[in-house]
Amino acid sequence: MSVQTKGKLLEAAKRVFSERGYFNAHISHIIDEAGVARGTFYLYFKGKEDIFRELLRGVVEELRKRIKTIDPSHDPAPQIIGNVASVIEFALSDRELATIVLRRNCDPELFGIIGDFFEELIDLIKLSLDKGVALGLVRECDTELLARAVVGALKEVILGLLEREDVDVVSVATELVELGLGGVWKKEAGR
Amino acid sequence: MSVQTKGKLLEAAKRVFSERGYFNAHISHIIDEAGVARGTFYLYFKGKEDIFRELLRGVVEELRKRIKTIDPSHDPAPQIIGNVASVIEFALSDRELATIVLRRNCDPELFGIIGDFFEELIDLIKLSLDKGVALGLVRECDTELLARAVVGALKEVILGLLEREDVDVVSVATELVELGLGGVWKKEAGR
Amino acid sequence: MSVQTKGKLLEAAKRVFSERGYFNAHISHIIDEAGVARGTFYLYFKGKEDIFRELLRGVVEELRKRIKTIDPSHDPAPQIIGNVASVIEFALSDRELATIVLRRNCDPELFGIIGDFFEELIDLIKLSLDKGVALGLVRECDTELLARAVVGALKEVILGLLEREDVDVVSVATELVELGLGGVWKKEAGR
Amino acid sequence: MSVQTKGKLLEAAKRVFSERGYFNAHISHIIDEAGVARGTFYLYFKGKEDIFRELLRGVVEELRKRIKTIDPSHDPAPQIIGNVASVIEFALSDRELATIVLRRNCDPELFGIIGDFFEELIDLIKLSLDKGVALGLVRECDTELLARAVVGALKEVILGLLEREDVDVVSVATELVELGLGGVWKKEAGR
DNA sequence: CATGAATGAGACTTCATTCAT
DNA sequence: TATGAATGAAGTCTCATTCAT
Repeated sequence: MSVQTKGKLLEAAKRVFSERGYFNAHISHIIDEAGVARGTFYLYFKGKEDIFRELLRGVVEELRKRIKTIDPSHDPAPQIIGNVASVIEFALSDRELATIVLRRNCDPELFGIIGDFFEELIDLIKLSLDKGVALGLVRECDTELLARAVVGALKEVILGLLEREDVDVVSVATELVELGLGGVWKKEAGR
Repeated sequence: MSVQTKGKLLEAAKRVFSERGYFNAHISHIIDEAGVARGTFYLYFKGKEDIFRELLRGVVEELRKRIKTIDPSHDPAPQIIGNVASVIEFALSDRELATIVLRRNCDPELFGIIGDFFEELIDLIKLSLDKGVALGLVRECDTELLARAVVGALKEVILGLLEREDVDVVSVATELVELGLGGVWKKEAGR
Repeated sequence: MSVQTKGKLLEAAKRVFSERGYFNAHISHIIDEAGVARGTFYLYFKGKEDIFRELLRGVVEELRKRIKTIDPSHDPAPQIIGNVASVIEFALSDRELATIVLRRNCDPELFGIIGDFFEELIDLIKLSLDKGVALGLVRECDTELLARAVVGALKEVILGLLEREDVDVVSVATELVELGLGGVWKKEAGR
Repeated sequence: MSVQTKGKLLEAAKRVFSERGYFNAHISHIIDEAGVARGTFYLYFKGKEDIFRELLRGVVEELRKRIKTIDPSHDPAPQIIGNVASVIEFALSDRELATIVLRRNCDPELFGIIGDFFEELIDLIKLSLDKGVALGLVRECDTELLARAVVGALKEVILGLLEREDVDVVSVATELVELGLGGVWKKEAGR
């Protein structure tokens, strides 16, 4: 079990999956990219599905690490911005992986790990919103709906950023959070 | 060229694509579902890609119809809510089609028609926001970013709704638009 | 049984077979060319093979008619030239049919009728040569071999002519027969 | 890439093509004959057309090698006989290949390589004849026509030989060349 | 007589996976 | 460990033929 070889395969798979999507990625592409023989692939992975899952697993672990729970005793806005910025930063640090996760051109079942993560994220946001409502900070609303909207917004925005160079992560995060917290209306507009 | 048979095939394809995704959908599934012989399929469509495109084409046409331009001489909020409600309503009226469009488990190239539509939608929203800024209604912001966020939110929310029964379309649309316009902060919170 | 329709189909088939060869000619091509419905074809012919045979049958009949037996009481050379010229003329009068016969891009079995005709022709020529040998006009030789050579020469030459306009049939026939009778050496060369 | 396997496939293809003709030869026949799995075929050839071309390519190469240019400072007759004998010998040494080449039951386009070779051969013969005319050895004649006739005669004769055992190659070649050079008339016949 | 929608056997090709070296 | 030739299941597509109208 050479860790090197396994690493080469994972790197190659990431590149291939991000460029071609799950179904158009073939074992041939991966082994060509990795410069490894056909049989070698099967020494390290049970098949295409297996290596794909392994990639996704890594993403989710990393994402979980990057999301810190909000401390209610301090101003939540900067904390939220921090979380968002951290997630965006991670996506930009490995655009291939991010592409795989956000384009999700694969079997929904395979995507389960990621789908579950997003559901979890939605739940987390919903709970935060509920808490905000309880504290009187957040207006009465369908918190689940809004949580889902927030996650959707984040996904789409990041997907857009993947094609840009020189992204100012913090200002993007700030914009996004301000949208979520305060909307687009001008305050003085008196609404 | 029997319109009936073509219709049976399109219906069947919609069902199959929405359940299995583009790549796991096979011609066999479609013809079995349609109760039609193998050769018959090729009388009406050049192949899997062809029937898929035909499905997408219909969606985009319908969506375009449902989005009305905002009349600035009236209060925009109810107009926006109307648009959003109309889109959601369409998605719920054909959940299989909506699933195909929103899950997008297919070749990005194939998805071009839909991808283009969403980019167009983002542009439309961006322009509306720019106009709002010019009129002093909307605060200074990265309008493209926000437009993208709005579309992402809409997609994710609709995707969530597809699994629910008894959706109150108008109230969902209202919630969403209020999020976009005013954010989640309670007004009196004084921010 | 409309003779017209059958004629249209035969004409169309001739065109199609000559352009595409037997295997690349499809029923669709023939009916399109004939401007007739798919089912109609099967009212007149059992299938592709059937219509092809019917075409070949006609050729052979015509060819047989055009070959007159040599009258030994007169100079044979002009008689042979006459036969050859007549065959060439027929080929040029229906180049499509001639193409089909000479290119023979089809199943050898199907081609039987024509193949048999050529074997017969070889036999006829062999017998004439044998007679010539007996009469002391023709030198001792492997008459079957030469008969075959003569037929081969004729085929190839006609095939070449099919692509030319303004062929002087008689002079071509004369050249060919002179080759067969006297060879290419100059007489005075003393051989 | 096992040379053995590729060889088995080429041998099998030769057998199959010669027996069934190009269009009636199916990949199944070839792989059955070669005793190889379906997928293996595609490891070595892009498809039926590809393996067919490879076969033809070999023939043409060999044929070119076997035809030596005539040295005008020596008696041409034996040289010509030598060339003809060599070509016949090659045909008889691989009757399957010869059958494929001479029956040409295939797409004219595919046959291009061989067709081109024969055209080239016709040209070569024409040029020799032209030279002969210039030297006063050959009578005035339509040299292209005769060249074509000669090639046609050769083809047909070889095709006939393919079904015979115990062919005396040299005497066949001699007969043929004598026909071409001197015709069938008895010299003393005084013509 | 004519039509043309429907059929389905059968050919082609791909690609994940195995296994002897 | 690594290799890569071989496998064959499974999918795509074609086209001669039928049959109800």
